[in-house]
Amino acid sequence: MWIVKETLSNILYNALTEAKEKGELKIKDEPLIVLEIPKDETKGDIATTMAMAIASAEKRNPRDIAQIIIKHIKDEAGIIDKIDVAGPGFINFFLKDGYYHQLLKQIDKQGKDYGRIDIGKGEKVQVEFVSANPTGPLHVGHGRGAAVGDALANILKAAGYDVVKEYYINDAGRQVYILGESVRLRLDELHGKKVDFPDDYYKGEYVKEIAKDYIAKVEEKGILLGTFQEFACEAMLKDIKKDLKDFGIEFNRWFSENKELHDKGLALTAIHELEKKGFIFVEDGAKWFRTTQFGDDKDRVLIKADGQLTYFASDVAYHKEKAERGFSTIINVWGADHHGYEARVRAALKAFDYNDRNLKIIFIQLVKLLRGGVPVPMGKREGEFVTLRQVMDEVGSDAARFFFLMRRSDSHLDFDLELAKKQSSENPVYYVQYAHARLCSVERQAVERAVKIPVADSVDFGLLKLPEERNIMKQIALYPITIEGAARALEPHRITFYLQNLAGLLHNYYFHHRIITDDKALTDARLVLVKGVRQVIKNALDILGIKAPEKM
RNA sequence: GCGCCUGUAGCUCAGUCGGAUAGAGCAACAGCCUUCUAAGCUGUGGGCCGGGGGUUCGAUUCCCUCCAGGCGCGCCA
Repeated sequence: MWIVKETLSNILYNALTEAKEKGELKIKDEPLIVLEIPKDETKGDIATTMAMAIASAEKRNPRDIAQIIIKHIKDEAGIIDKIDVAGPGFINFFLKDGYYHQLLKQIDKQGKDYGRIDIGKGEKVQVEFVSANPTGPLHVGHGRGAAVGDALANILKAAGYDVVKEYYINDAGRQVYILGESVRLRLDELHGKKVDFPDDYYKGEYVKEIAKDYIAKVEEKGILLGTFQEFACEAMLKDIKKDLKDFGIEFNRWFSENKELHDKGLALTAIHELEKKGFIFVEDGAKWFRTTQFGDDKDRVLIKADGQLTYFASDVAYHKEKAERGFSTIINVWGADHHGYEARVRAALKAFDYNDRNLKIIFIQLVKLLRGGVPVPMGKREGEFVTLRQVMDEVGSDAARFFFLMRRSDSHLDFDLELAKKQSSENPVYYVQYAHARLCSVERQAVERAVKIPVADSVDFGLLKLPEERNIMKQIALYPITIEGAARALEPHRITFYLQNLAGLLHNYYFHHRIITDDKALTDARLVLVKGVRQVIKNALDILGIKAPEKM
């Protein structure tokens, strides 16, 4: 379908040009040739609204324009079976079965590369996600951000972009200082001292664990280490890295605020540059960045009256640094509670003369955990967050990732732990994985019965006459277009929806028709068809970071 | 008060750059295993797309306004 889309675009473009040359159409603007897949299959395989789009400029009936365009269509590739004009002026194309047969051969040949497209043309893109402060374990919200960011990066890779996955480590500033102090106090406690533990310090159990670890490593083994802060921060980061690794996520780069910004003085450099550009003023002893000049609703402090840099100062420097690395697009995956931050970061990019349209920010809405329909209490009281680790341990990382990707990012997510564990069609993860396992089972069965898995070139696909078979072929033809849409819109959830549809078609087909039959030629054709389905499910699950089991 | 997000079937949500009769899953009800995995399949009912205006051939989609919910508005990070 991807190929059809490109071919048809050209065909339509040529038809339009010819109509214009012959004076049958007058418009000057090049209209966008929009192709869509009709929901109703009786309306063809693919359709365009272009006749309606140009009708008003042309001041003519869209249906007449459609007729003119059709008249000039030359189907040199021989993929079109029939063309209709319908409704207010849709041009509907019915494709030849041969097109789908070609497609099956193509999938068989491309294997894991089927679905890779090249809209990215190798452009460099950075996806920065999770970036949780190393002051506590990752919680469920971070998990959603991790699943979305990782899937997004994988989608962009499949779409032909050169992608860097990056984690920004907030290892400077007051938060990590407090973490270090919290560990120090717990350590004193372990040594039997009475301590007064402040309310705004980190109270979680993990702080005590780090303190115990400190005793084991530093006091008992005499390993030399830096400050409590460094020790605690490193310990925390180690846990975070382990959590993410077990969640199936590998970053290309861990960007340390301390080492890569402050040690190099980049925050101050950035501020000096802004100063030179005249965007800085001093008030009440603090240095301010006039972000209102770039659309923010308040000016922001970069250096406090006490001489400390603000968090924002680091972020200005970080985004400047990102921009200088030459990415065509910078994607930040943030929790929705950070949306107030967007304007000032954009202001920073604009102040450094970078086009802030190259910055995309994906906001991740809250996750509401349920257990059998009943909300799991997630009080904001310290230490009571449900961690990503707990969820992974309970439902597994496959189910967790799938659930995190089932909704649009900016939509609240209800995550039912009981549902995620259920082994039935109610649970979409199992539904999709089961489709894959089932097909693997069919292939095993074929081998057992000494039916060789055929080579696509030697198969008569004309035998696939069932409407279910055609629907399945259409759906797998749609896969690259789904990748394209998800990449353009930065919406990974489209892949999960796609998978559920495809799995549905497959289960239905499987239930009603036998794949291995007494008819050798038919069996061959069907085996190649379902092998294609299996491949597409596998490819799509790979992108989402979810396993495609061969047995369940 | 200002800003951002959300509002679609009983519930949870999709809905492609503005297109054709608004979809899916769950729940409810009624059915299907002598067969390659029943972790599956089939059927039925269910809608003021939050309300009201506007833009046009056409609006769930774009604009304005109102209502409801969530979040954000520090010399915090």
